[in-house]
Amino acid sequence: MVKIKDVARLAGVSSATVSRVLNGVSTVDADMAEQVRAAAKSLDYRANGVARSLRLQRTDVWALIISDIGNPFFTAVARGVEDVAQREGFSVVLCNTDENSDKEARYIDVAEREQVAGVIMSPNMFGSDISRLTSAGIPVVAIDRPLREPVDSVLVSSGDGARDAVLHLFEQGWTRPACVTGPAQADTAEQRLAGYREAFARTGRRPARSLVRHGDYRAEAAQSAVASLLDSPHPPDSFFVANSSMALGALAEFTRRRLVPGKDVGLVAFDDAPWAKFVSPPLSVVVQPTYDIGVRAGELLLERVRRLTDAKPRIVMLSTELVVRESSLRRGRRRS
Amino acid sequence: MVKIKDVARLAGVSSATVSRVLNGVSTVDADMAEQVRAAAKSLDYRANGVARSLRLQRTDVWALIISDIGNPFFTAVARGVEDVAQREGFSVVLCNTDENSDKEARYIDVAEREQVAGVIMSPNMFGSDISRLTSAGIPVVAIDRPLREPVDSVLVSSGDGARDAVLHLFEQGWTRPACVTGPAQADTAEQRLAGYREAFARTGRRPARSLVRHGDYRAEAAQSAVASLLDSPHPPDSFFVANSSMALGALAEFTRRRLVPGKDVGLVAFDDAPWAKFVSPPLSVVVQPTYDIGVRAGELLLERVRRLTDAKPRIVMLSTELVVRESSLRRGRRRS
DNA sequence: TTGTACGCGTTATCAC
DNA sequence: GTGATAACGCGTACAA
Repeated sequence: MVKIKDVARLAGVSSATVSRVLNGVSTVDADMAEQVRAAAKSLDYRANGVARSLRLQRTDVWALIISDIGNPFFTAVARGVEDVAQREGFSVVLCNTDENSDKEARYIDVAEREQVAGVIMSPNMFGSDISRLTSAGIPVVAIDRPLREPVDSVLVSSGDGARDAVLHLFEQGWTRPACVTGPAQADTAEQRLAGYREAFARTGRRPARSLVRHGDYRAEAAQSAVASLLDSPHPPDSFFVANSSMALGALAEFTRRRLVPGKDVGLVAFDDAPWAKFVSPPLSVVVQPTYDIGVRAGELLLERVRRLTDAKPRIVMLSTELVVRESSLRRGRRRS
Repeated sequence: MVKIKDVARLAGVSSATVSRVLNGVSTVDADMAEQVRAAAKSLDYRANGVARSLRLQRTDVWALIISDIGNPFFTAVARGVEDVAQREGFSVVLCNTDENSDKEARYIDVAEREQVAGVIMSPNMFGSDISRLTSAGIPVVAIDRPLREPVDSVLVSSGDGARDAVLHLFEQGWTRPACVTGPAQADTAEQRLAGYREAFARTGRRPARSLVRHGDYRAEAAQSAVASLLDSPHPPDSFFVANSSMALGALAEFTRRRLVPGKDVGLVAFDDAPWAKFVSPPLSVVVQPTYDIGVRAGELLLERVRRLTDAKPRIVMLSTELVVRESSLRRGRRRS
């Protein structure tokens, strides 16, 4: 490893001068500066980030702790975060907790020990403990779900999105939409359920409790929920499912029963997915502004990291958009 | 921030003793050790990782640099890597390059500056420059694609997988399978194409050049490739596509033309995906041992990080498995 | 067994 | 404008 002293020796100056030149602080004699740059280049010198962090008591890296790396939602968010971080000279490292509190705790630990400049995280279902971070003075921004402690957050009004989706189902002429949502512990799942109920209220209907199912946000759970709903005495004629994985489960069950979405049954899902517009029929979805969530979270974090503000925790609330494709439509039987 | 000295003062010992107790080295008086642990706990002390790294000249973190975080293949690999890392006391941070050489270079830079213990990476299409890492003595393991420089690698015999998939198409009675593969620069794309050709050779056929298309591994490219193939004078009757995103494009085009996979047209895709078994009909795929790739890569890296071996670069070659679902079958027209 | 003191590589302060 | 030097927090060789 080549150190700053090596560069200094080669350039015939002190290490202090090398540091000044390379960091562009203070004024340095132009010729000398050139010498230093040449020496650094020829030795292929790179400052040791660890030593630098120790001295500066800070880092240029952000940690992005997310609860499910396989979820397209988070990968899109990650791109947004990365773009603002990079633009501002920070690097972001991803940490995947798989919705597991232990893993999450470990990563929070790492973030603290490694003195990251800031953390953006999607809390896990059971409520995350970020006290280590806050007491270490590391700014935190929450996304997707709120944190118990008040911190900057970027949230989505998913209740409204769910409501609009179900209203759309009603407008299409479906009369008994069911709701297949996530675990009762998950804040997002409850919000989407609330939106579903609000659609009933708005249209003067009484939501039947028997039309609601909770699952674990995965395809298999949704499939059996849909099956049980369909087998019930008074089955639904359409479905609102709370995320895209669950939509897959619903689709599978429809296929098994030879039910054609957009004709025999209605379907709207929360969350878009790369495959959603390619399946047959294309899936109607409530899309979240994923990339933008990442950007906004990055911007909030940036202000804290730079100590540009000490305002009390801010909440950015973003809206969803209903994208009607075909699965939610209600058409006469197609001729085959 | 509470430092080791604070703990020492509270416990009434020197900081050296605190360090010894907390790291479990040397022998320390039992009572004293207990004092120290109590003090550390009451102060909620955590060693400063940056200072520790500087002193030790090493870190406990691995960098996993992947070329596309949205690709389920990599997320599964990541889980494998994480599991062995965690078991061995390392943390892994993910870095997403989006197949972009600049981003990749930046992350390699970060990995070097932050002195990560080791790096596992999927090289980008154009050949990655890891010289910074190797010259800094940081072990590197390549996955998915080989690196120019000889390093430990975990690869998949995707040529064989492709060959078997196309042979399966022949066995089903399809006679003119087309190949929609990735960019010519991508090693994996070329291998899969070679496997496709080998299937023709094995069965004594002559592969028609006109049945091959290159794309960028994304759905849209595949869709137009499939369209142009279908519109050609002597169209194919089935398709082998080189990854799961491309399968989506193919599926979309089939739907547009009211072609039913598994009946009117055959389809096999390289790579599994969460949605593959839920679409209609379920997609036949060549699955890669994704999780295992991660585990093996982790194990190779571990040996280097621990300096357990200085053997010359090793290559682990893993096999694919053909999972026949329905899209590749050739059945008589179903009655509707 | 325990404490003192040094060094890891860098940047900032203070003289010059 | 430039150089010597202290300090960041930790682990360990060495002395006691």
